[in-house]
Amino acid sequence: MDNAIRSLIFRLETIGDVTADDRAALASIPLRIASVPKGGEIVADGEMSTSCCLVVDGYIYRSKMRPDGKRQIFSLHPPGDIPDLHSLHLPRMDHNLAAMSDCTVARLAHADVKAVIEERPRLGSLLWRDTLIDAAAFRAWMLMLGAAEALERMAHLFCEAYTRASMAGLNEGNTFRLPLTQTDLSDILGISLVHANRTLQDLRSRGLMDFDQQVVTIIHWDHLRALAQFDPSYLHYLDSRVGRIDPAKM
Amino acid sequence: MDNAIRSLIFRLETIGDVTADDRAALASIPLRIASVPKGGEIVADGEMSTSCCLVVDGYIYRSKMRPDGKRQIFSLHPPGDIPDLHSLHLPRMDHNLAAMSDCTVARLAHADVKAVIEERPRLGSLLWRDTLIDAAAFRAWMLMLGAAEALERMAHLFCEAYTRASMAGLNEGNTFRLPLTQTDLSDILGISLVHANRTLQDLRSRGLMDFDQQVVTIIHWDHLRALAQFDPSYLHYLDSRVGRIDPAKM
DNA sequence: CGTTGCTTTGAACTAGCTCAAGACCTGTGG
DNA sequence: CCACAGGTCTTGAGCTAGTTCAAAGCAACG
Repeated sequence: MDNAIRSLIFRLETIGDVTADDRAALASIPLRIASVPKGGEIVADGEMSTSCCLVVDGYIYRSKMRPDGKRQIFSLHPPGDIPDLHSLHLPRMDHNLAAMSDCTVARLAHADVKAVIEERPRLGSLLWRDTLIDAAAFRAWMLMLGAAEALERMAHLFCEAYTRASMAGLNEGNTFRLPLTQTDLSDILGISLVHANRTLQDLRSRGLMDFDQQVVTIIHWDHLRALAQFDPSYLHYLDSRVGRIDPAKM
Repeated sequence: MDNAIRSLIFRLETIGDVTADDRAALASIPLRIASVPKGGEIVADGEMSTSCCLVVDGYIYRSKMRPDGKRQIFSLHPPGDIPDLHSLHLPRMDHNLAAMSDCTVARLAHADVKAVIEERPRLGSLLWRDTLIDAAAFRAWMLMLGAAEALERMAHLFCEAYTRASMAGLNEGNTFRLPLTQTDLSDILGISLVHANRTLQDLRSRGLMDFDQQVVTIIHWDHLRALAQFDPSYLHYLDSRVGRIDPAKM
């Protein structure tokens, strides 16, 4: 089976049941594989989309630019995610989709995805569920942006990124790659670049984690999680499927 | 036909096609009508939900409380909305649902909704679309919380509230009721109560709008909209269905 | 009329911003 | 093999949007 579909199935299995027939149906969807260089745009704000983008390798992000040049990053997507699954029923994009690192993506035509869903409604429900989890993550971030200060926001971001990387099997123990610059970080957290730099130094000096050369090292998960008040339940994964994503339990 | 279902159908018609059969199917869903007093909790954070809540009269809001007592309000819901439609596929609540004003709500059992969707997949797609629009609104708010200052955020909130009230047919010209205290306002905007008060005075003194006794009056829509950089496209309504929601065009 | 919830005001304080410059690092062309 | 260019990170310093604390005014309601 295709590697691309394998990562999608892996992702879907962390949030719900996928039968052998479901897997076969997913595998039958025609894919158009493409490479996207770091920073490359995949779907632009305002565009009418006719396909969905499955991340196969690298990180994709969603963002919106404001007239004054400020950019807000909404989410980061590791392999297995379909960041614009919503375009299936909301084809006019209200934000941008772009590559955070050099990426491989697979395009699934809306028509093909809809055909599979029509055939297998339970798979449709699972994909629906996936978009709902996406929305739950937005709520978690609204809470951070509206009610937490910079240090906690940053800690929360690394907690989430670590958890999601682990769910996708991309961590190596307490370490994982996160291809962000500090400018990106500041655009996620809604703070200035200078303040992002200082906040990161604060986290480092507290001995909770490190982030260097795009590699995150979790040093003190329990404390980091406590500082962030991180509760992963908004990610709505099935505990039974996700092994031990908490390094404290490793 | 039931008044409750009528407002739901009205809402769905603003975002997609609803056939006569669809209307009949929706009308067949058993309802449990209930009154909820202002401030009353409808579904609590962490609870397992077995039904969805259709707003029939009044305003419902979604929020999350933090351990330190800070509250972030995620969204406001006029009649016709089903704020927790997501609970259909994500039954464990990750936030609270409560009444902003004295309310009438109708409860639709998940099982009944699922049965209708199974019967009429196109209706399922429309409901899916509705949850996607919900997510789009979260993105719009993340953008405000992360990248706009208080004055613009507040202007944006009133622009959105006015647009949504108009979509639901709840405005009277440039005026509509919005049952919020300034404390609520501050919890939506992620600013302090004191600052919310001063920001509101700023908007008033600029002659853009007024908000008094829970009644919003739009005085200068074009300027308000420009200040907020408000672009309603994230609400994803069908222009053909929503008459003239822009008072400048009335 | 007294309590209760909401709004308004003043004033001191601070988290985070902007501006500006220097350090560092990596790839490229001479 | 060096030099330089462009992107990234770090630091200092002054500034401001927004916070907190505290108190007073106001309106509705029993």
